[in-house]
Amino acid sequence: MAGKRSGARKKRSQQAESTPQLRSEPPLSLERIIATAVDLLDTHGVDGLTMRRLADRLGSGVMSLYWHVDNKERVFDLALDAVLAFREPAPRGEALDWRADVVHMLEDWRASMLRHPWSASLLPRRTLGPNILNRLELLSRTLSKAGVIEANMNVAIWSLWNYVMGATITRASFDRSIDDLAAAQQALTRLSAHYPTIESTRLLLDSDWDGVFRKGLDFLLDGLAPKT
Amino acid sequence: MAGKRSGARKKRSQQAESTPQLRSEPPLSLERIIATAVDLLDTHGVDGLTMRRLADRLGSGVMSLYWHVDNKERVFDLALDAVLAFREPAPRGEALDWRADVVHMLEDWRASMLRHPWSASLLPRRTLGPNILNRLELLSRTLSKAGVIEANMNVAIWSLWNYVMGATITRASFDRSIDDLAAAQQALTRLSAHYPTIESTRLLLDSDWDGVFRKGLDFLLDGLAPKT
DNA sequence: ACCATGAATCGTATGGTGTACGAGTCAATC
DNA sequence: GATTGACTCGTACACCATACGATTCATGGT
Repeated sequence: MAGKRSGARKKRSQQAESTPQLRSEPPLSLERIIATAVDLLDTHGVDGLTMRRLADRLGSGVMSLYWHVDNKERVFDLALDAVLAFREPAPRGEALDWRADVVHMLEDWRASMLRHPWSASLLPRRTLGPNILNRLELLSRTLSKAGVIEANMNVAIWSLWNYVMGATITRASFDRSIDDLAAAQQALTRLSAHYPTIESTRLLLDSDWDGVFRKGLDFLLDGLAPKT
Repeated sequence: MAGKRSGARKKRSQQAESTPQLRSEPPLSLERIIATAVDLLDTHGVDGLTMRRLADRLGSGVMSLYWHVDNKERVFDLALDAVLAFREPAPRGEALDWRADVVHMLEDWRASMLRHPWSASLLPRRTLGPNILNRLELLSRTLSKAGVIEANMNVAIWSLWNYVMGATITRASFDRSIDDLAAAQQALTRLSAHYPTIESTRLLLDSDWDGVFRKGLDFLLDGLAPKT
């Protein structure tokens, strides 16, 4: 049963090639490792990423990974940041709607995390990578243009951060276990004597996540930069 | 080196005892297991809770735990809910300030989670225990009294939930790794060319978490139930 | 007195994990 | 041709959750 990883190591062609990236089994590289890690995380979830599986998928030995990467933690950090890249829209001509910019960036942020559900719960406890910092920087600049004074800037940023993270983490985990949710709501129905109110509004079932996110975000923005 | 757990099993006294709870080594019980698990989580963090350590701490064999508990997941669920109990304040005489009630409950919620920093990141991906449901039920009733109509109730609850979770998870994980944070801010200073704005406000360092939480919460409540 | 039952406990074994270590391969350089 | 350094990988170790099969012990029936 022990996987006899066949010694099918491709014999390299005799003549020297000056451009080695066209190999049929491309060599290991940080990029390839991270891309595969993201794939694995998407398909097998956060517990499904193991160094062994990662190496198998790359057609390499387990320890080869450690040449490119310090440890598994680092793989998470890099995969996370890779997934959160944001292409800043070309700065339009004039003083356009700052609010639309903020909403767009944050909704894109949330969408990126929901596309890779493991990322949301990972983000808060990992160090901030360049793509994340980039988003924060952009957010800060936009809010600045919107008239938020410097004394309130950190408060504003963290409030938005908190809101987006809470919404996305909750959505991501409730999404994946919708069966559990239905079971929970069912159990709740049985216990409706104890929890009559949330049972009657069917809190755990028919929530419009996108709508909730958008409305709450609007409330928050109203508070942070009231329309003059 | 293998721990020879001495066979010091106390010989029970000859005459039958009707009240067995006074034994010097109390027998295992769900309560004792969960209480010890919470202790372990507090001191060693979420990765520090292992079934072996738990058993050692309880003076029992590892597999004995599995008599009382299905699996490790269940231990997390129970420890989490145990930590989130809320003693509803005695209903005061009249139509008192609903807003104060909501703020109090949510701040207590946040404080409970911060007292056990592992709980915040755990909560969103575990099934909701009775104590959590109790808080949601209470929140729902209070908002109802505040005039939130039923059509908006789920939106209101989830918005508040999202906000509290995001704030607490972020705070809990940033709190524990304050050294990392300082290092991150330092790295940021080195990269101030790329992130000038968030560098200048020292975003990663001098944030008043409690203040941010309170202010953002006020904004949200304003939006959910505007003062007439 | 005997023993059957079932709750509770525990030792051992299995298969999984991250990663330290040292030995290998190979292209480029002297 | 020898040396170096980037890179790969097999083996080994320590630790993990937990399945399985004893073992202990209080109880109740006969």
